[in-house]
Amino acid sequence: MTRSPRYWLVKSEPTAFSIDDLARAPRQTTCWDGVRNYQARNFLREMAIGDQVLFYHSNAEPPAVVGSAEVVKTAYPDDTQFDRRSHHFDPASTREQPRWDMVDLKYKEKFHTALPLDRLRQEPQLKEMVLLRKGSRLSVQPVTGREWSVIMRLAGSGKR
DNA sequence: GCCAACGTTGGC
DNA sequence: GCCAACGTTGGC
Repeated sequence: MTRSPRYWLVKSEPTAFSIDDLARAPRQTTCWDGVRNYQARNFLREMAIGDQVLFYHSNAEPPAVVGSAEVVKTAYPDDTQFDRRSHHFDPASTREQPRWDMVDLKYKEKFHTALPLDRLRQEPQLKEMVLLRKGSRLSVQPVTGREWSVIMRLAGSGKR
């Protein structure tokens, strides 16, 4: 028995990895590495194959939800934590007891029109969104089914 | 277990 | 570049 998909949002700085990078990646798939926050990691661990993911550009002009992706592999150890040369190296992590996980995400779509933060803030139905909460910095966060539908409608997803 | 100091995130 | 908000570290 498979459960119905859940919804999530991940943040990325487009100068580091953008929605276009994902679209151009081999098999349009990437491992989502580098998450180094426990709450965000725990959400990664909750993800199941088929879950739907909003792709958000942070530190961008403007910051915006720009498209969507899908979970194609559930949590497994993030190998950058073992790599001394990586910015994401964690000396406290061991192969036996890895601290940090990643998932694989596959490109679904780039929105015809990106949805900037200030546009999202105008939607009464989105006012509880984790993304829009004051001081919210979580780079992996849950999205409700209702929030997902509102955003898909605003994005004109599936239409031309 | 408290909390000051420090580091990071990310909008502006 | 600024800085508010938040998370982590480490002395006590």
